[in-house]
Amino acid sequence: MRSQTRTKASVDARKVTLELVAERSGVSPSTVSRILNGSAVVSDAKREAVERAIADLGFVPNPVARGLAGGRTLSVGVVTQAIDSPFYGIALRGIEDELDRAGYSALFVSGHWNAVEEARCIDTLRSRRVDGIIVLTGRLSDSALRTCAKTVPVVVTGRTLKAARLVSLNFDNVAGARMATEHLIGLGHRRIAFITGDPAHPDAVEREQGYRAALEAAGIAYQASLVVPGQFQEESGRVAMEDLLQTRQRFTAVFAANDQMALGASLALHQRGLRVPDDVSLVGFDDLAASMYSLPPLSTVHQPGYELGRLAATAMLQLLSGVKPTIEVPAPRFIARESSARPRA
Amino acid sequence: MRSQTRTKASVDARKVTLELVAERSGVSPSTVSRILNGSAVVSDAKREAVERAIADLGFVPNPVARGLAGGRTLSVGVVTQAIDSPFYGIALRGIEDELDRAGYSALFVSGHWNAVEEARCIDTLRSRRVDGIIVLTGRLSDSALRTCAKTVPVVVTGRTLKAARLVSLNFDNVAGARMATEHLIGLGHRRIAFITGDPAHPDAVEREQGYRAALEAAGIAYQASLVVPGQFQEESGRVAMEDLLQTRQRFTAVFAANDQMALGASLALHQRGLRVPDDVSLVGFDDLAASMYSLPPLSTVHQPGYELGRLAATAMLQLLSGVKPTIEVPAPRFIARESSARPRA
DNA sequence: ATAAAGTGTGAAAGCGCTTTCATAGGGGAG
DNA sequence: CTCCCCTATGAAAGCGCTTTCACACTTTAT
Repeated sequence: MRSQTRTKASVDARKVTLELVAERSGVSPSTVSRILNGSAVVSDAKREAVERAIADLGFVPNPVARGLAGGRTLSVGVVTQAIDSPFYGIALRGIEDELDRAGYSALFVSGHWNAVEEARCIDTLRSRRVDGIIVLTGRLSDSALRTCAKTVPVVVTGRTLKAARLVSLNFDNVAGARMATEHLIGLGHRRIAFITGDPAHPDAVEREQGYRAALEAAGIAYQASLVVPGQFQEESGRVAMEDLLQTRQRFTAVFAANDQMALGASLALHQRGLRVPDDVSLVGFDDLAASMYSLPPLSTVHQPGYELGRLAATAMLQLLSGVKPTIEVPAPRFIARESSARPRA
Repeated sequence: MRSQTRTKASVDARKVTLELVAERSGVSPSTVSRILNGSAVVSDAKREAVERAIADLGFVPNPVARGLAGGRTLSVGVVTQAIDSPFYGIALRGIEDELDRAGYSALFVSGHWNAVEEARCIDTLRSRRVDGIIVLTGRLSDSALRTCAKTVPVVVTGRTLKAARLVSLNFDNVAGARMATEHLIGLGHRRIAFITGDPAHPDAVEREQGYRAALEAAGIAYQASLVVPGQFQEESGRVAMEDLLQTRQRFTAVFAANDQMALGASLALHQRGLRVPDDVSLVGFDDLAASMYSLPPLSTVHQPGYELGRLAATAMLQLLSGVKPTIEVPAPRFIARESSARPRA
């Protein structure tokens, strides 16, 4: 056993720490730290010397040590629902990009649509001393979120909530769903079925509200039997569609509360030999990347997932730097593609 | 300004640290640490006292401090290519699940198919003192990976590589592609086009090898003009298909090097009024969650993404605990759905 | 019985930073 | 020309844990 594993003490292979930088530039560690953090005025001469030393040595501050000493880890936790969700994925990307530009890292954890798990996620994140937490929708109670915000900045999507050190970004699901429904009505459809999302999910109830609002505005009576439950997954959309078909009701269009269910519904239609949009028009909600490539390309409400992620991250960064967050969520936008058309005469 | 922000010193609101536990149970901090880490034998009496104190106080060790002191952070870094990739997403989920069971956290960072960015990701992860790094494919050179493995355990997918503290998990792309092609040949197709992936990507070249191997075995001459380049994205598949159609060559089936491109190709076919599988059969590779719901449901080679993720995590855990990793990647499996059929007579 | 070899435990020294706290100068006010 | 208040900087005390190192005590060998 030779010294290979214990080079640690050797002078030249010495790890580059802040202390080394201090020595090299003839100042105290405190000063180096101050320069690193811009936490105090330092004379230009020393600043330059230190900066040169940092460059020469290729010094990179150790985030772990910083976290322990200063309490700041330059990391923000992100509670998503499933790391592989097609919708949240793109939002995660927005968060990652934005945080990265500011030198922050993101810690992604999945709550799997379960309040208990989400709470555990938050515990994990806090034990890892993240500087802030972004929660993508989820099932956590508003009050739990408020409590959390008392000790760490929080940004949450999918709800409207006011509190100190807490900002919420809510997309207008009602308006979006209304636009989708109005699009169908505008094409001449009167009997429009609706596949809901999980009723425990605010997005789902809001989208249903939008659907009803549009019907009402057009003077079309709401018909409960045309509304079938789904769970936001493809399979649930397929099943919902089958159930609907089973009832032998007449309808010329279907609005699914998200694209994934629309895709599932589309498969059910296909299996029954029904064609979209010739036999029935279909519209979704979210505008997943894949929806443009579905057959036929799906008409849907565009959700700015990437943008939403970036905005959430921006808001968090503002919270962290003490700036009063001023962010505005883009308005919904309907994208007409080929899955919707006038009903046959 | 009152004491609200400086409660720190107050005795009762005192943070529960290992030291507090030690005091409470009448032992030294060292002993508590030993119990926490199982790093030494401790008398049953003390162990019990300490465990009770931990429970009473609800003590949770601070990972940041542990990281600084011990060098272990109980976290492993994962270099993925895009946090929102439909294929890698499911693998990430597998990693997360498996790591979680062992009390480890995952740190996901995206390399965006760019060696330079990947290298930066690795730097970030190392500066955050992760205990190990999992690299999902990517463009990093083998030697870079080897170097990395000298200082931290590494698990990498998508290549075959031997080194100490480095395990590689490679899925058999050649065999998978061969199966897909043979499926088509078995149905009676002779003129089978192939949409490649990015040639800089090993998966792409291996899949093309499989395609050629199957042709050869069946005595079908390889025809370069039937092979068109793609980039693994939907859009590139659509473009490739259009280009292919443009050439007015005869072919009765298309094999795309991944599902995303197959979906894109499918759209191009649709726009030209060609039907799958009546006019042309289509098969993909990966078996994305969405492929089952495409129209018609896509025949494809199943990649066990979730399983792959779990295996990678398992291997990492074994590496970390000093066990010699013994993992085996499941063999490829072809899933015939409705997008492939016999060619018309 | 005595020396050699274990065992269980505590004291204390870090890990690499941040952040008081204290101290030299430097100016402006009186 | 004192006196007092800033300003730039260093010394040192942690942050919460892990890990030697050393030390009392057993055991076991002789």
